Amino acid sequence: MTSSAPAEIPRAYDPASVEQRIYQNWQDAGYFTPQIREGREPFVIIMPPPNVTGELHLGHALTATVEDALTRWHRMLGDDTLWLPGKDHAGIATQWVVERLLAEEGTNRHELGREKFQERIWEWVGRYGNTIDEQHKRLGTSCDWTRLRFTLDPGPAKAVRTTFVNLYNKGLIYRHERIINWCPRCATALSDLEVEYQEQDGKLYYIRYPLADAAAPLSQGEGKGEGENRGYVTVATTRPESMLGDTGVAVHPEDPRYAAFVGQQAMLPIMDRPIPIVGDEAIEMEFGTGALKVTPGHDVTDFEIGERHGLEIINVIGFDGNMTDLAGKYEGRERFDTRQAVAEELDGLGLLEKVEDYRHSVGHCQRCDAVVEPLISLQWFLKVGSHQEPGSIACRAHAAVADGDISIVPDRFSRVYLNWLENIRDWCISRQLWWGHRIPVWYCDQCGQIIASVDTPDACPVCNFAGLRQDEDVLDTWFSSGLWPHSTLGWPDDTDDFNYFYPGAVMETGYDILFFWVARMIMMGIENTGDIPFRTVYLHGLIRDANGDKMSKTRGNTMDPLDLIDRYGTDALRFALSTGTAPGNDLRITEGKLEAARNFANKVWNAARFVITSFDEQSQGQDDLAGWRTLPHLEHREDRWIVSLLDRVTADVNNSLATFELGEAQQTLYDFIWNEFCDWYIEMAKVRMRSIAEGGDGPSPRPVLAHVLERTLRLLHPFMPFVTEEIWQSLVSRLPAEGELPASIMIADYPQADAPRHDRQAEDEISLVMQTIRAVRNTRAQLRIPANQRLPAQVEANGLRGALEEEAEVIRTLSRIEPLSITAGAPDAAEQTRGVTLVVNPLVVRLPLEGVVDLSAEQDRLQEELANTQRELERKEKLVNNPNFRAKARPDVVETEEDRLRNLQEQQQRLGEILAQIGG
RNA sequence: GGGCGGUUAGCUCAGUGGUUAGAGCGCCUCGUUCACACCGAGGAGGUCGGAGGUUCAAAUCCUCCAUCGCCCA
Repeated sequence: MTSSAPAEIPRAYDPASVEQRIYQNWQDAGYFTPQIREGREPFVIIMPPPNVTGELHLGHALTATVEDALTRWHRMLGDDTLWLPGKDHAGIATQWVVERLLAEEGTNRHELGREKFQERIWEWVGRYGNTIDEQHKRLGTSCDWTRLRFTLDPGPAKAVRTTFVNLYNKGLIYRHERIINWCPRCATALSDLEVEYQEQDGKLYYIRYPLADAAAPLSQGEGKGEGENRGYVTVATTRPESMLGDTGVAVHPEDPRYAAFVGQQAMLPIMDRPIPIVGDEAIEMEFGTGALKVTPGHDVTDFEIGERHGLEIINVIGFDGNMTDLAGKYEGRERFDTRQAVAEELDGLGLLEKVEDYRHSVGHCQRCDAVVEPLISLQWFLKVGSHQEPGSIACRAHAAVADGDISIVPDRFSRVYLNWLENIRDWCISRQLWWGHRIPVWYCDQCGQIIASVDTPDACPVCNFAGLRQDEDVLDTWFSSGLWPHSTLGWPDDTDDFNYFYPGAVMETGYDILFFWVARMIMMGIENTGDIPFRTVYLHGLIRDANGDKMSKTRGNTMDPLDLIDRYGTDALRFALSTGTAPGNDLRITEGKLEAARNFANKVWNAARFVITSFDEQSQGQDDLAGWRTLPHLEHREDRWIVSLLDRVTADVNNSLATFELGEAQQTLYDFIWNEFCDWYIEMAKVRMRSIAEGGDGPSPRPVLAHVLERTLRLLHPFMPFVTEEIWQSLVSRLPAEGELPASIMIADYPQADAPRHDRQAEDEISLVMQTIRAVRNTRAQLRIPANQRLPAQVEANGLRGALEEEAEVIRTLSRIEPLSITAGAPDAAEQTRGVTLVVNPLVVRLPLEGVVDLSAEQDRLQEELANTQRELERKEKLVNNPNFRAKARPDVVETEEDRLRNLQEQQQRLGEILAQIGG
């Protein structure tokens, strides 16, 4: 034995000392870049592009973990595998970052001007924009950095312009004045999706609007019954300030309280403007007073009511969130400030009937959390049509999932997706920002021509005027993101990448952007290419903290993935993020999970340390490791057993991966490595190697140790890339060359159990050996027999004598039995030792513990065991003897149950006999 | 209001009709003999939210109810 060998391999796995070196090697070797081999089906994942301003968070880490595992698996399967990374310009978010910097400098973008401002952002992106790529690399991401894309690159930019112009020419993109969601702080329009509704405490104000022709004082109206003309109508609103822009009052046409009012005019207080009272079926009679003030300029529902009744639109709130000149004396005042002031004025006029506390839903800007203001504005829209309108964008996107061309994992999100498309409205695509894809539309101020063009036009094609003015707005960031699966591959150009890699295989992302992004990619992909952008959508859940709360910077409960990598290692972080979770389910990340994952990496490390060290100790027998790669002579029962399990695990892991059950695949590997390979096979192998070293014969377990470890490392590699590569390199360098080995585990074949070496007999026999050892250990622990005290034992083999004798050394060593005598059947009563009798059917183990355990206690224990067996036996008999069961259950199930029944019957009989003997 | 999901051991969660429902963490007992204390051995702990139903067989499928959460309006 050499004492230096273990010292060469550290006692504990140290991720920091291997990860960056290994990643660099992979990258230098070009393993991340796929071949293009025509005629094959490549495996393609386009990475969801993180924001260029972003810092890596755990959501990115989860995305990268899942995508890298799938990518590495397919690469090892031999597919041409492309995982394409990218970054998103993130319009509002990025503009904000730089605007904050400008604010610190005491200036703003308007002082700088559009061009200078854009220069500043590009400068920022140049300096910090690569941060997240470098952070991604620490996760071990095997994406093809040579194909890294940015949404503002010339390629994707051309795709955006081409798409816009095509849709414009088809009449599907149009410009229209309409009520949209406006963020006063970001000073831009938002799409419906970018508004988040939050429950908030507010007030419900009841305001009296006098009737225009009711000259009588208001007080006369009081006390009169319902349905009578009281001289005024009371409306309820959460936003009194908007009343300045009211142009009508609406009631339900069948509301008896207001039947007489319809057609009359109310006099709008403060503004002293007569407004009509209209009947509209959209009014809820039960809400408030049943009368609704209508402000078509500042409320979506009111806008629609206004359209139906031809009501005037008056904008009293401006784009800056302050009141406009149409708000009379409130011009220039801030909107919430005005709310208070208007309420007070109305109260002073005796028109504020009452104010109630009221909890309601208020729209906020997803980006900056400001209260969104619905405003009339001239914006660009994409007409997506209805899902029932053949050929429309919505219809084709709907059909792609409804017809199964695209499948969503987990499946329940298919319905969510379809439901969204069934209620979709036109998409507001223009944003009043300076950072992004500027709308490729030019206006000729000379002849009024509007030109949509991919290439920037020099002059008006109609009047040749050279001073064309480009539209000021940029496109919603999600517009360019929607093109991502094809724009990154070169579309609209006819490129090799596009021809080979489109459509992609999997789109993997969080379910929170199913509508924002996934749905849009499907819509735009089909529209532009005529083909779906990917075949499978895999949606992962959201990461939450230990308390189940969503992580956010404002909450202060975020965890920095880089810090976690420093503390636990990349493999542990990846394992913790993706084990024990099901697709689409949220997961809580805790220090405990990270520790468990780190411990597992260390367990693998130490198992390998044992295996590798055992090679070095072996000097006799040159060919001791021969055949490790294929194990042509699998003889020993323990070898047949572990290889049988290995092949089951191999099949299970591949099956789990094929159905995107990554968590299950990892759990399977974890259990096999820890509970079978380490706890049992390695311990058995130690016994055998010691025996061989002492001159015993029998096949060496070393080739099997090498074989199982090497295959297991490959199985585990997609999930824990670093520790597996580090061990694998060390392992194969010490193994005799057999066949061709690749230079890295990441380009090795993924193990397949094509001709599984299942060995039912070996599994059953080893299982009995293990049960026997456990039973003895259990007894020893309960009777507090010191670990170093050997215990003699008799075992009745009952038909398994050969197997038992071959496993005797293992049983002796692992259960600390000495001596162990094996008999074919039950010894004569006189020779039976008195003490504890363990039935491990068909084996019976007798431990001579007379004096340690008293006879009556042992009798009680056996009686209880017999009772348990009988209960179970009865249940099983009922099942097996049920004619319906025999007729309807699958034959293999019937057979299994019959086996179990026979086993229980035998066990019952044995227990009965033993009790009869010791009971007298 | 519509839809979706969760409810399984003390905690966090797996569980794809078929043995007496599993894991990690935690807990209790014992152990540092040469892979690993980031460890080993043993143990305790669950009428699978409730009630019906389908089935030879239900944590698993169906219906209703309770409760928590998410999405949409």
